[in-house]
Order: sequence, then C-alpha cells, then structure tokens
Amino acid sequence: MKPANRPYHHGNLRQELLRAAEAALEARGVQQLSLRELSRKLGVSHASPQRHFATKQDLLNALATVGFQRFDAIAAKAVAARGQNFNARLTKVALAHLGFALKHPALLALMFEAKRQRVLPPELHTALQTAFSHLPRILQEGQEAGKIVPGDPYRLALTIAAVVQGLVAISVDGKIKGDSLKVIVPEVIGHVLNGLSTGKSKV
Amino acid sequence: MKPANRPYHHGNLRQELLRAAEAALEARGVQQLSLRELSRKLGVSHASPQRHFATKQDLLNALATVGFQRFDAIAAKAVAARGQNFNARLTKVALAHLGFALKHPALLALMFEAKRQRVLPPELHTALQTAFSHLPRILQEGQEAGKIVPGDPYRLALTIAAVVQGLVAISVDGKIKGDSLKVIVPEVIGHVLNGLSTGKSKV
DNA sequence: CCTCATTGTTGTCAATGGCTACATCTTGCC
DNA sequence: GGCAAGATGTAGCCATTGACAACAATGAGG
Repeated sequence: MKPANRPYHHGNLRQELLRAAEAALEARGVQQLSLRELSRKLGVSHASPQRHFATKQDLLNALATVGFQRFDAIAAKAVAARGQNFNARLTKVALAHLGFALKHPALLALMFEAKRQRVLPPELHTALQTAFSHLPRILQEGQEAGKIVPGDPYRLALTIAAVVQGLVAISVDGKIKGDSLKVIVPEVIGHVLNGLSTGKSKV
Repeated sequence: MKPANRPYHHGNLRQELLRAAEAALEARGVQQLSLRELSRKLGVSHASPQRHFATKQDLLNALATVGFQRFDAIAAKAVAARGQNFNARLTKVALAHLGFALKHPALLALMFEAKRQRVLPPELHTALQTAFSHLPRILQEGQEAGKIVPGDPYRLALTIAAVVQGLVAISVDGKIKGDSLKVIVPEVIGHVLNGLSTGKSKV
C-alpha cells in the first residue's frame, strides 16, 4: 500500500492531517469528514491518526484551535495599524473578521460549534479568549480620547464582533438578499459606530 | 420487541421522532445523534425512520425548519405588540430572539448549521426567510415616523438580529466574561438603536 | 550498538446509516 | 361489506466508520 519511496515515518503527519481535514471540511462539511478518508488521502494506515489525535473530536478541536489562532493573528494585524482614526481602525478589524469568514466559512462554523462543548480543551479556550481580545484595546483608546461612549470596553468591542459574526451567520453564501456582505458590513458598522460615538448627529 | 399493546402503526412517528431528536440534540449534541438510538427510545424498528425521513440529514433539516418556524412565531408575537415606542418594541424582539437562543441553544446552532448546505430544501429556505421578516416592518414604521435613519429597512433590521445572534455565538454558556447575556443584550441593543436613530445626543 | 519511546501498521469490533424484501395496517373505491 | 392499493412498520443485510489492541519499524540517547 505504501509507495515504498516514502519512509516509514511520515514526518509531520499531524500537520498534514490538519491540512487535509481543513480541505475536506471546506469541501464537504463536517458531517462527511472521515478520519479513514483522510488517512487514505495521505497514504497512511487508517489507525495512524490516533497517534496524533486520540479521538475524532480531538482533531476537530485542534482544527478549531488553529482557526481561532489564525483569526487572532488577522485581528491583531488589523488592530496594529495605528495612526488612523478610530472608525477606520474598527472598520478595518471588522472587515478582517469578515474576510476570514468569507474565506473559511466551514472552518468558522466549526470553530463556533466546537465552542459549544460542555468542557473545552484549555488550548481552545485560550485561543478563543485571545482571538477576541484586540478590539477592546482600540475602544479603550477611543474612550480615553473621549470619542467613544463610556462603559466596559470589552462589551462595547463585542458589539462590533457580534454584528459581523451575526451577519455572517444570517447571510446565505455571503449574501443577504443578493447584496454582498462586503457592501453591507461597512454600512452596518457605520451605524453601530454611530451609536457608540459620543455626541454626534451626522444623519 | 414491540410491547404488543402498541398498535403496529405508531400513529405519529414523524412527530415523535422530531421530539426525541430535539431532546437528544440538546442533551448530547448533533454528533452523538443516532437514528437507531431514537428508534430504540421510541420502541420501533431501526428502519422505520426512513419512512418519514429519507436520510438523516432530512431529519436534521426538518428539525431546523420547525426551529425557524418556532423562531418566527416568537418574533411575530413580539412584533405584534403595538402602541409602544420603537425602541421598546425592537428591544422586545431582540429579547425574544435571545430567549429562544438560551432555551434551545443546540437547536439554534443546528438551524444555522443546516442553513450552510449547498442547496437547502424549499421549506427550510422559506422558514428561514420568514423568520427574519418581522423586524423590517417595525423599522419601516419607525422610518415613516421619522425616528429611524433612512435606508433599506431589511438591512437596518438585520443589524438588530445580527447583534443578538453574534453575541449568542460569541458567548459561552449564555455568558460573556461572567455577565449574563440578559444583561448585556439590552445594553448593546441600546447602543445600536442609538446609532440607528435620527439626530440624538443622549449620553 | 542497544535500549526504549515514538510513530505507523494490521486486524478486529460494535455501532451506524442506508438498502431491499417482506409484513401489517388503513383508506378509498366498488 | 370487502378488496385493491398505498402507507407505514419490520427484519436482515452491507459497507463504512471510529475506536481499540497487539505488533513492527524507526530513530534518539545512553
């Protein structure tokens, strides 16, 4: 079965499994994801995944964890862009969030499904926490500059993330009534920021 | 196997299957949902579900459909309450949405997961559409009264629904950093409504 | 080199979803 | 009333799957 040119030890089967799993996930959904199929596709035996993921759920959790880590990296990058006004920065983060959602819809769904487990693996938990830890920083700066209404910055920030996540959830194929989220999100974020800003009356 | 006091024909196996499936879903998650287990629990043969749901996914879709229908009913009721100011009515709808989410978390997750299918069954599609058709009506009235900023009422309404749905998705066990969504949601909705209102400067 | 932990393999098992052929009940029609 | 036809439930089978256990190959540290 094994091509004989490939060494007995695969080398980095864990990484390859995650890669293949993500591909299969986006291609055919969680329900159709089979460990044995992954093994076949990678040319290894059907039991080898067990050395890296004790159970199928463990693999899914690992997948969700790297998902949140990538999400975190994107958000961090978007947040890092300094020197702009708050609205622009917040919109940037929201669009980064949206971009991830449009690029990896199945993975994002898996991430939030994994989060629903009764007890989550610590890595998943921390990855989840840190992934949503960026927005508050911006908002806090906004508050210190007197441009954002007072209140727990974490909660205020959550509003932005929630809007994007909710729009993604409610949309079908990244569209709402035929209009792309890429158009809708900035518009909606504009309304929300309008609500979070101190005394304004632009329309 | 069959107790002999129960007639050969169950009578309303379809309904019972849906009921049992929802219970099992909330109790143990989608992954652990087994048609055969449902059959055993209802005391019927393992093949009988096929008469009502050609495939397991069909059952899940039916479950999602009734979910959206119940969701729709709740939203409709909340919307129907007339004679109040717009903020109160919109908040009411949001809280109804939240109440559903807290009561049937697994079902709600299933609903939005089902929605991700490449092609959705027509009943599911229409149930989904109508479930989010109530908010726009209120907002439109608000616009006609000049209290809500102009724009497609459907999009504006979506903002409310998206916030709730997103908060639910991001929260863990109905809580965010230890604070119940029941406290957070009205607060956040307040901010968003502030952003959707015409000329205001409260705060 | 030689031990031993790591990683991969083969073989097996129970459970599952789905299929087919068959049994039983119900309804509509004469 | 009864009977034909469809609807609903059953029994048996199959391929696939996730998980487990016993064994094999590899490579790293002494």
